[in-house]
Amino acid sequence: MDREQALTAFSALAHADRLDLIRLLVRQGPEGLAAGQIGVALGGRMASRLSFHLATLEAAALITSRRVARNVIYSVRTEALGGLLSFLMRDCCGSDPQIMACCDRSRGAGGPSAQGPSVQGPSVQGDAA
Amino acid sequence: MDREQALTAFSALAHADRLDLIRLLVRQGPEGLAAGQIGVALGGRMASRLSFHLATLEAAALITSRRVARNVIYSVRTEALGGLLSFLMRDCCGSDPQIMACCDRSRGAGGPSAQGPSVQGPSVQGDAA
DNA sequence: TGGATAGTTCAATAACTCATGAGTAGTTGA
DNA sequence: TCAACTACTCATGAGTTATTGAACTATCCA
Repeated sequence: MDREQALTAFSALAHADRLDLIRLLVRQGPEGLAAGQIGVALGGRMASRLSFHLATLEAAALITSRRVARNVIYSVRTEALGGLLSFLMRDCCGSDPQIMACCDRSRGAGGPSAQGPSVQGPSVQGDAA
Repeated sequence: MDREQALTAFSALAHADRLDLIRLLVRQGPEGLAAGQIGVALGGRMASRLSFHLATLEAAALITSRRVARNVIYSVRTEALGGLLSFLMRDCCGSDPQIMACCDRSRGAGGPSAQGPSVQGPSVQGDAA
């Protein structure tokens, strides 16, 4: 990940709705979640607004989409998130030992947090799913 | 680091000038660098503009400042950067094994990059430094 | 006290981001 | 083909952020 990509990614993450989207999609894994399901999971935010934020995240290459019948399924691009983390560690923080120590302390301590909107499963509604 | 702080931090990092500032200040370590020196290192960006971006980073708690004689010395807050990294890993990415694997691959591979503006040392000009 | 140096604050303007609601496009089944 | 469903695109307006240059504050030294 280069600087421009990282800037776009940081910009994409700098919004509460989009951060919620990423957290939700990370939990869903590679199966992803349909746009409509995402809307339900995030508490019925207006569809066009959701679409706007999803498009922003996709433009930043943090998520990807595929059409399945009537639904558009969004899923997180793990390599992009990993790339952003490594950019932050290496290019931005210079692998500074103190910074690494700070973030190492949190590795494994807690695991996935249960905050934020929750969704049962990636079951996609619709006729042809 | 909570969600609000992380959002502010992402927002602060989502600008080329500010990313350059962070990278520069990380390299300088705890000694930090005077505002004027930062301006020189970053290629003579207008002082008020630099001051604006430094204030934004300080408001996001990513850097800190102290006055030394005529100079204002800025330095990075390593615990804030570490906290942001761990937020991204744990709260945002849910410590997802795939994402962790992506960023682990880059640990130690390369070390501090030599990109970006370079500065010799943290020597502060002025009379009383 | 006054000049020089270091840096910030302010006002004006430009540029960008976001929320909203209407309209549009793709897919499916009757 | 038509209606229903799912989701996106577009235009608009409000709000926020960034840039610039001038003015201002703080500090130091003669």
